[in-house]
Amino acid sequence: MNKRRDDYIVQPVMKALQVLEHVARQSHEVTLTEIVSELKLPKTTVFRYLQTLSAASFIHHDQKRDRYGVGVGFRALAKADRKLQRLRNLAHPEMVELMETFNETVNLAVLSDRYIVYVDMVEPNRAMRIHARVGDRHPVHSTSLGKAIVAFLPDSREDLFQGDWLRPMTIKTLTSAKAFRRQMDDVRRRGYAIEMGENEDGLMCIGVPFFDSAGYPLAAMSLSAPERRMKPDVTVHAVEALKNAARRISIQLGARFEGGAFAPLEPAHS
Amino acid sequence: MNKRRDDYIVQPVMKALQVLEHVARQSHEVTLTEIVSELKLPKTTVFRYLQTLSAASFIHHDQKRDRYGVGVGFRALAKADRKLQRLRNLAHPEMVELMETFNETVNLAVLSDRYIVYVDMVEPNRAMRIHARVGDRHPVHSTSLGKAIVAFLPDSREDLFQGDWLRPMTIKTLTSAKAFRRQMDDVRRRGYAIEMGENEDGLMCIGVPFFDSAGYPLAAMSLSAPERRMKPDVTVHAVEALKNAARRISIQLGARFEGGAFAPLEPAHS
DNA sequence: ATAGCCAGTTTCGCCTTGCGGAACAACGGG
DNA sequence: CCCGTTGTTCCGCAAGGCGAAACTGGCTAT
Repeated sequence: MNKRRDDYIVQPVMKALQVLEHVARQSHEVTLTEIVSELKLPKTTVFRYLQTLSAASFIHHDQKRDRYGVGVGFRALAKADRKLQRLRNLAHPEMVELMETFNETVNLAVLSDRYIVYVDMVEPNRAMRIHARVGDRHPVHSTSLGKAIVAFLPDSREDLFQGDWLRPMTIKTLTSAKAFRRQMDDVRRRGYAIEMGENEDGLMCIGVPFFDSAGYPLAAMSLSAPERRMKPDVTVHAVEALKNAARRISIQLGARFEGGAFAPLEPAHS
Repeated sequence: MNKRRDDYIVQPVMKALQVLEHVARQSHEVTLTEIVSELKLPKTTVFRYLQTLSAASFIHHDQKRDRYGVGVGFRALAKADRKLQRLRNLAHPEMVELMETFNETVNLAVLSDRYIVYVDMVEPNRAMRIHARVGDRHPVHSTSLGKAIVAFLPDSREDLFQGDWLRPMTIKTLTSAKAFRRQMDDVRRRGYAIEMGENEDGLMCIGVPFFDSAGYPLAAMSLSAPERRMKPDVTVHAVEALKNAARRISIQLGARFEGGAFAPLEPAHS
C-alpha cells in the first residue's frame, strides 16, 4: 500500500528511542553495559544517546550508582497526556448524549496560551456547515467556551483580557474590559456562559466549565447552534442539561461540590 | 562542576525529542506546519522526525486528517513505568516497617525473563554484609522471592522450572522438578515461600507475593536473614507480618480477596 | 470549471556530524 | 596492590542527516 516509508527514518532518533524504551521497560535502573549487551549497539553510541536523553530529562542518570532510569521529563509528559486523555474519555459520551438530545453541535475546548482550542467535537447530521475543527483556536473573549473557563480562573490570570486582546470578531463582540468583567461576574453567579453572535454572526453558544480536584477549570464544553433555532425554552433546557453533564464530569475528575455551588472551591476573586 | 557535557549530545535525537514533547504537550493533535512554525525547525527535518517517531509508534499519525498525536508506544511505556513506580511507592513504607520490626534485610523483586530481579531493598544497620543489590538477578527456583511469584503464576508459565533450569546454587538447592512442584503446592496452600540456604549458604528467606487487580503476582517481598538468627518463634512472627503487609499492598494495587484466601482469584492450577 | 494557494512529500547534492574502534581513566573487588 | 571491568575521551572517516527548492494534490474562491 505505502511505498517505502522507512526512506525517511532518521537512524540516530530511532536507535535512541530503542535505548529509551529499553531503559523504561526494565523494572530497575540499568547500567550502560547492560543496555549495550542487550541492544547490541556500540558502547560509545549508547553512551551518547544516554547523555542526550538525560539532557532532555527523558532519562534520569543516577551519578552515584552510574545507573539510568526513567526521567522526570518523560513522566511529566506522560502525566499531561493521561490527564487530557481522561478528560476526553469522560466528556465524549456526555457530549454525544447532548448532541442527540438537542441535535446541535457540542464542542470541548481547553485554554491554551490566550486562546481556547477545540479538543473534541460532536456534530449532528444536519446540513448546516460546521464552523470549527478540532485544533482550531478562537479568542477567549468572543466564545462561551472562553468565558466559561476564564470566569473561574484565579485572579492572577486577569492578563488574559487586558484591553488590546478584546478584538472585535463581529459587530456584537464585547470589546470593553468593563463589560467583559461584568459578564464574568454573571457567569460565576449562574454557572454557565452565553455568547450570541459575538464570535460569528448568527451563531450562539452556551458554555459550561469542568473542574479538576483542585477546583481549577480544566476545560469547557459548549452547545452551539444558529441563533434562530435556539428559542428561549430550548435554551433553558440546554443550560440545565449542560450544567448537569459538566457537574457529572467534574465529579469524575475529582472535583467536590459543596451544596449547590457551581464551582467546587470558591474561585479566587473579591 | 561538570566540564562540557553537551559535547556528547546528538542533535537529531535532541531535536526529535523536542518534536515529541511539543506534540504531547498540545491538548489536541497537531499538523506538521504547526510544529514547524512553533519550533522554528526546517519543515523537511520535522517531517523526518515525525516519520521516525511514528515508525517507533511514539507518535500516532492520523492519515486522514494529517495530524499527529501521542502514540500507543509512548502510552504503553508510560503505563508500564507508572505501574512499577506505584508498586515501589506502595511497598517501600511497609518494607521499612518490616525491617525495623525484625532488624533484617527486606527485598522487593519482580520476575523478569526466567530470573527474579531486585527492585528495592531496605537494610538494617548491622555489620552483616549485604548479599544483593538493586538490579541483581537470581534464579527463580533457589529464592523465596522466585517461589512466591511462580507458585501463583498461571500454568502456562510452567516452562520456568523445566529440568535444566533447576541449577544447583548450594548443596541444598532443589534440583528436581517433582520436589519443586510439591513446594509450589505448599506455597499456594500457605501463602508464603521459605528458602533455607538454597541460594546462599547460611541464609534463609521468607517470601510473599503481591497481586494486582487481575490476580496476577506482580512482585514479591522477602525478609532475609542468617539462618541461625531466625529462631522458630521469630519465623512465625515474620511470616504473619509479611503476609499482612503483602495483603495490604495487594489491596491497594486493586486486588480483591474473598474470605481468607491467600490469592485474590483462584490461580489457574488443578 | 479553473486558477491560485497552501500543506505535505520528494529529490538531490553538500558537508556536517554522527560513528565506533581504540586508547585512557577510574573504580572496586579479590 | 594489581587486574578486570566499566565509564569516558579521542580521532579520523564517510555515512547519512540536512534543508533549499521543486513537485503534487486537495481545497477555495472567483
